[in-house]
Amino acid sequence: MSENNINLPVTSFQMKANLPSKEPEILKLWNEINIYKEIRAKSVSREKFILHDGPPYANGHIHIGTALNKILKDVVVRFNQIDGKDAPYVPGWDCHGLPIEWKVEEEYKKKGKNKDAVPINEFRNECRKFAEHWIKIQKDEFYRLGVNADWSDYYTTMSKSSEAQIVREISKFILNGGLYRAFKPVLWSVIEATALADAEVEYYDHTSNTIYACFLFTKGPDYLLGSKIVIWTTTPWTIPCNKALAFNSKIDYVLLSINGSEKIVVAEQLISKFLLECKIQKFEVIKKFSGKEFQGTFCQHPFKNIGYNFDVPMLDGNFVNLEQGTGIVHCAPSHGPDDYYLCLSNNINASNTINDKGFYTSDIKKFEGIHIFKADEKVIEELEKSNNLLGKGKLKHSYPHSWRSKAPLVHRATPQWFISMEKNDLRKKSLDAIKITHFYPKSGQNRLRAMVETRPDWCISRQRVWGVPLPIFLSKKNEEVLVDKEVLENVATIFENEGSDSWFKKEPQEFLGKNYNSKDFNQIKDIVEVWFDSGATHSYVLEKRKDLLSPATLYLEGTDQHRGWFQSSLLESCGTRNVAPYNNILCHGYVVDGKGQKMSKSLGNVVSPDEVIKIYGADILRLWVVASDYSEDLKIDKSILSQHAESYRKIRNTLRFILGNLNDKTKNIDVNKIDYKNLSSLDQYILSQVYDLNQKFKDCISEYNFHKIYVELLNFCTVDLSAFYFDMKKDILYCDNLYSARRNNCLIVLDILLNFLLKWFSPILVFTTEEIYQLLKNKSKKSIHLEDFTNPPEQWNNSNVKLQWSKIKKLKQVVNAAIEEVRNKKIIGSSLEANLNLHVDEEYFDSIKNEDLSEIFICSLVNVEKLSKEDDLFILKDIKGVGAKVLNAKGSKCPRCWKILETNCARKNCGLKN
RNA sequence: GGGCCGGUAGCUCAGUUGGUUAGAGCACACCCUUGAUAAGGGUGGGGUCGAAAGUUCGAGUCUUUCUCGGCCCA
Repeated sequence: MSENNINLPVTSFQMKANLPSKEPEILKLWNEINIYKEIRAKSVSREKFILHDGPPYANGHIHIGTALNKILKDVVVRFNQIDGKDAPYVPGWDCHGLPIEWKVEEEYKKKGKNKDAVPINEFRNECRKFAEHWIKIQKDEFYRLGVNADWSDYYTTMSKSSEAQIVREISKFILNGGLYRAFKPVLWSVIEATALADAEVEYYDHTSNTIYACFLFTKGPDYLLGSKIVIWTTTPWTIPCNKALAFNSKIDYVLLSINGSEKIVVAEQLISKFLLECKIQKFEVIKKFSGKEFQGTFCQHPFKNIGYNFDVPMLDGNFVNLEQGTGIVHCAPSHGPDDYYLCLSNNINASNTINDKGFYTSDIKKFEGIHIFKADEKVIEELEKSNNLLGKGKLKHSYPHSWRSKAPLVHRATPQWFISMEKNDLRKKSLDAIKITHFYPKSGQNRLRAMVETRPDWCISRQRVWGVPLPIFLSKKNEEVLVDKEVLENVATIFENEGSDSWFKKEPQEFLGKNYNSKDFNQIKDIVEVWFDSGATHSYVLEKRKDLLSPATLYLEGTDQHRGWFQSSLLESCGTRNVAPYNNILCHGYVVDGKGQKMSKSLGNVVSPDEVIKIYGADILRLWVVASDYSEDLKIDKSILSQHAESYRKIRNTLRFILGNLNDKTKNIDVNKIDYKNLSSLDQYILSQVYDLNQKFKDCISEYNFHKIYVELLNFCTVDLSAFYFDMKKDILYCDNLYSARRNNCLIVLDILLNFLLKWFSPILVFTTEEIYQLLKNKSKKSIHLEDFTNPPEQWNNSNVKLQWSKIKKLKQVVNAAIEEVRNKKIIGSSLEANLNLHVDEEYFDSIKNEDLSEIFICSLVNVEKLSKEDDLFILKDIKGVGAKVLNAKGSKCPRCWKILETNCARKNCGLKN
């Protein structure tokens, strides 16, 4: 017998994947057949599954986190699509905002150009071009990941229709009274008279005046009355703007007697430093007490004698620490974010204390018209006069400066536009919406709720140029906002046709129409912050597109979006439509390095998607996504990737074995028409596993648990197929006559397995499954991704074979161990060199009485007896009722099936005649 | 500093309402095979479940504290 006569696997599916070079070819194919449109066309009447794509920011190459997000979205969409839904995927980009503005300005800077000298719409046009440039690049990068989306018809936040709708959404808040104006501190340069963003700040050393100032207790525990609390500050000029004092209830304070009669309060731990700096030698501790005692106390403003005739409350602020000062912080809500938020939550508002050049306004008595940079001395003088100055000095410290003028910055309260959380019950509506939203993982619900419960009103204005203008006109007469539906819609219509550049180009009268005179109004030039843009995508993407619906089935983003898009979308939608724009939220973790540390250039632990694709291919990156528990942070590094690449090879070889035996042909078997009863129990058992997996996967899909699907599939391939089913069936596949019934039955099972495996893997290994599908002869569709899941017949759910084969698996365990023992003594090598005597109890006997035992145990001869005594048998402690004895097979080796027999080989086509 | 989440074998992950000696797969070691062959099979080693204390007859699982890491906020 020559080898030519046995049926070895033949396939054109190569063992080595070569994904980096093969994947682009497959992308070309999908492009040629326009796979996205094909899928849409076949799904018209199906139930919709709407994943709404949160727009990434268009200002650079994608990183591993964006890749994770897009891959996961693609996997979700594909699983739902192949499971019978219509799952469109419309990608989008976030385009407005400071980071782009900043980069364009940096380019100007390099060329020695000044942004302020550039006409505003010219600058905005540069920003638009910048965003377009990166959208194009990111689109290609996402496409390379195998993400199947509507790449030819994506959305952007900067399109005319988006900008128009954003204006309409803001208009709704203007019309329902949800939008109001208030003061809030921002970083400000008084030299340039402009607000600055964090990114525009540079830190240099700066020498500040420092003072220790006193506030007299007016209300509180008896022992404090008459004494003074001491604060320390590096900005004496903010004292006239003082509205409160902050303490920390976790710090201990002391009441001191100094210079004989005076009584003051400072933090216990800071006594010595304070006394030293204020040059106080004589002191006595009268009382020590907890900061909690300050709850409800009030102090007199130190400038009472010059008209500041009011008390300021002491507030518990956890930002107060013992690093410097006295453990008490003076709060000017108009001049510091900490101060602002603490005061805000105690109903103390910021106000217009200084103008844009840095002069005190009329709100600040006795100081009006003085420049803040020259005010320290006057403040110190007044404190001395009122006997409220304990010490003064200088401090050289790191201080924010403007990146352009290099001038020191201050926090200045400026008019901003807010969406109220209370007006129209926005907070309550949002919390109610959170209650009925499903979160994966569940903890997201608590997190979002906690944030919405405590968040301040939403500040949506920015003093910037690259964004959608706030469509607001202020009456010159009374500073009232013009609330007129027609005007607002007119603005939106003009934006729809001409884009929002028109706000800066057209005469205000064109927006106001005939009913108002532009001379009576100031046109606001603020733009809306980008979170409003993206928070409103449901209104101009989900609601406007015919292929989508609102609310979406699912929003899927990283855990940082609880503060971001999950929340801005919720507020925008609840504020305008009373419901959330989503029914489900799936949230994934962050990508960290192999040790769980965040990625950073300085640590050198950054993994880029580009790099992974070049070395392994996108399918491996996709495998990494589903192999990780994405509800938590995902670890990635070289060794983790190479491990997943190993798993991929195992999967690839499992599929390759099937293809080889099928000779790359599928019969597109109708699972309801197979001759089930005539299959071997092993074949039936494998089909029962297919049935079980299919059941499990249905649940996994509805719970977005694709990780579990992957783990089950990998185990199925390695444990149940490669090491079990294939190993046992190789003899039949290779050595049986081509037309033997049992071989044909096995081929039917292999064909079915290929079919199910390709479909199950297709949302994950989008390229590899397509590679296989394309080389199949008799394939029924143009692409694997046009297929749908097959429902296995109920018949396959066969509990008898499951029970039977669970027992046989235990028998195999005993036999394998027994063979291994003999093998280690060098008595046999291959298991076919063994004859097996198996002694089993009734229970096990029933499971194998009708089976071909040499097939199951891959031995030459198997003899079964009922178990009587276990004396010289090999046994495993954990498996009772089974004993085995392995003997060296005697006789000659059949040249075809390699069994060693003393008789003729039972197979007709075998050559062995003893 | 605050809110939320997490730490189970070298790696990726399971671990039901607390209940026998904590499980898979990969990797590793050894052996077999050379008819899935830059493949395949078998066997095996490896874990104070981040640390400590507590509740309990019994804790990976519940409570507290600490520690490390992540996201957000300050």
